[in-house]
Amino acid sequence: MEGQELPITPPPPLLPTQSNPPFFFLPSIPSSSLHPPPLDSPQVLNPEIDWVSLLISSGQVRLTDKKPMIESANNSTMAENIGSTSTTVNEDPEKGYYKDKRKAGRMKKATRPRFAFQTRSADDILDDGYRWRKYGQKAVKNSIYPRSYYRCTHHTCSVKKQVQRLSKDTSIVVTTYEGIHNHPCEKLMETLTPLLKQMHFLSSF
DNA sequence: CGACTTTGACCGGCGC
DNA sequence: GCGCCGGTCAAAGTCG
Repeated sequence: MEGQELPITPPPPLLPTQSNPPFFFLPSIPSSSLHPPPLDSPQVLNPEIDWVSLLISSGQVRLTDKKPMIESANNSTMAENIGSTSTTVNEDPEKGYYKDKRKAGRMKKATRPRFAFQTRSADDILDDGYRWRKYGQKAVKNSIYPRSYYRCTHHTCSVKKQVQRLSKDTSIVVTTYEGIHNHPCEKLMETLTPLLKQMHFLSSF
């Protein structure tokens, strides 16, 4: 884990815009909660908002192999849990995966866009509109809850996410995304498709 | 029967 | 070099 800090690519905007397809649109998130709390008080969570803090975004908190910045922000449990996740990428330079799957994920580290956030929820899995397949679960040191590993089920997409509940505050789930979806959000498309068809139909007059 | 989850084994990186 | 730990694989099991 020693080494230079990984350059963290800032995550895309959470709300879809014309220039940014809705890959990262998180449904049911009030716009008032789209900004993470100040770094010096990450433990102060607005109880009225489910989706509370986008901590590791916009460079405020960086996911690195070193001690994460958030630890200095008086929230060591989350810092440990997030910071201990190493970025291992099983990418073939051309295809995105190593052919030897056995070695996948254990090869040279590479930089990928990663970001994490907390949700206050009874469910570990938040419905972000994408379909995920669980491929592993591990007990994590200093945490009574295991960490679950998910991969996007889209055949061309290699986005992963890790989900873990905080042991200090069991109502908080930390979700870490790694990579960028290269396809639209399925649920969003499901919702939008009939609308778009109707618009297309109406515009033909 | 396909999609998905569970779970033990395996492997690489890192600290000591 | 060794042991610990995190991340992934893949066979077996489960579900709809």
